Amino acid sequence: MSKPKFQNPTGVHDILPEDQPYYEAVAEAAKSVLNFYQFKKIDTPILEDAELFSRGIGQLTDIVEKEMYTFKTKGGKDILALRPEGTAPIVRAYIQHGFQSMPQPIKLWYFGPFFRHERPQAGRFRQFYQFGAEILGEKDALADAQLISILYAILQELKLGDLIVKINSIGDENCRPVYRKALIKFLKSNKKSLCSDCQKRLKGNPLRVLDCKNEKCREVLAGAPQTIDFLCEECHTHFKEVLEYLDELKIPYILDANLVRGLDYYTKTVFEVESAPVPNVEGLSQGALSGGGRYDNLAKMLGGPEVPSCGMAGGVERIVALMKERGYKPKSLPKSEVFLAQIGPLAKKRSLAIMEDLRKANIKVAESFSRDSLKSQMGMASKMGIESVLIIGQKEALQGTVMMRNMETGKQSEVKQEEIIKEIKTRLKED
RNA sequence: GUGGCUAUGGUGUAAUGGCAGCACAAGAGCUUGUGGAGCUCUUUGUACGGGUUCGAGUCCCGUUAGUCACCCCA
Repeated sequence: MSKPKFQNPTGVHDILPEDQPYYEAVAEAAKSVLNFYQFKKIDTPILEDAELFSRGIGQLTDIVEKEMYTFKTKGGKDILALRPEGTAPIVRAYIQHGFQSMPQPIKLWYFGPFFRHERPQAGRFRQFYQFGAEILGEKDALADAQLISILYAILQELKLGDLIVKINSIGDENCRPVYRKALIKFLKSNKKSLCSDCQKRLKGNPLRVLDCKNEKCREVLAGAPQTIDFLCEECHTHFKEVLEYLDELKIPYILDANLVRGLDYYTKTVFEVESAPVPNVEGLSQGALSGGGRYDNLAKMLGGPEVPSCGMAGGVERIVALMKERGYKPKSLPKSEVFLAQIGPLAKKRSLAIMEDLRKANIKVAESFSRDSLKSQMGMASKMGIESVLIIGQKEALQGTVMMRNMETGKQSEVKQEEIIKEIKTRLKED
């Protein structure tokens, strides 16, 4: 294959026609569930001030430090970024448009592309789609549980069972520092047993040591202090309530003391949903399908009022991959009911008008006007599996009629043009 | 950012260092107004750039892309 001059840059991909039905199914499932729960859709721009993310997600996180696409605008004054996630822009919009003076909470959802400059691999792309939902201005634990329940419902709409909800609480600005200290102390005393990566993490982001996959580290971590033992009164109660709601909703979850998330703005509840490994099926280990948590301080960090909130986001590519793995059958395009074939210049002209009449009558028509030979048009009709073919040639065009052929029986009859629609409708009913 | 594996028509695949084949798909035709089968013909290829060699799809180096793992994350 001689290399085409242009191809897509690393890590970004075309969503080809054959994959569209999967993406549409995800978007549709998200939309229907979220609409039911009174979430309003919002689209924020793909470009934002880069500082929005460095303030929100955290200057020292990998997302901001290494993975964010940033650039200077032509004027050179602004530094913009391709959005790496959806929450900070929504909080920005909340503050900017004065949503705090509307009845709280504000429930919003989105679906769109996000960008992170990473090395691509299974379920990981530089441009990827996420859907997400945010409940802003609600501190009650019900909101946390409801988001998990909604996420669960969306995934079930997509026939994705066998899901694991992992949940943890990482505390707030009162109790997290205490825990952090205890963890650092513990890790330092076990420093020699940790892998080299973790020794580095110990300095920059000690919480991240918790989800290291290295076996040695895991052994050490078995004895590590756990966030939930350090929660202050308020966080403890909140977490307990979230779990009680989940019990009530009958959503299976596992407490994962090692679950910490990579974004600095999280407080209290954090969760992830991943697919349970199915026996006898080689599944892709592509990480969490979806994640989320509470971010009570984000609005303030962005210079706004205090807006206790929580949110979740789902990775569409990962969900689509799982749907395919589990054999989900997306809806295909509705099949055309009739095929319109034409022969000769006069009929060709007439056929466009007939198409339009059929469209107005809500009859699905297929055609292959670019082919002039009746033979190849019939071939197309046959390949498409369409039972009724309308044939219009010179003779029919002059007479104002159309030949109607049943592809199964081979019977055909002439119908007057003004009666086509009526005739088609009665024939379709017979089937 | 680090490491492993891979790269042959549109797709899927062959070719001990010696003529790049096959299948499917696509297009044209086999009574110039009638499809599904069959037949005939046609189009399309060694990712890119170097090197070794009489000779490279095949061996070596680089690049690019894909893929997987690490890191991190959806």
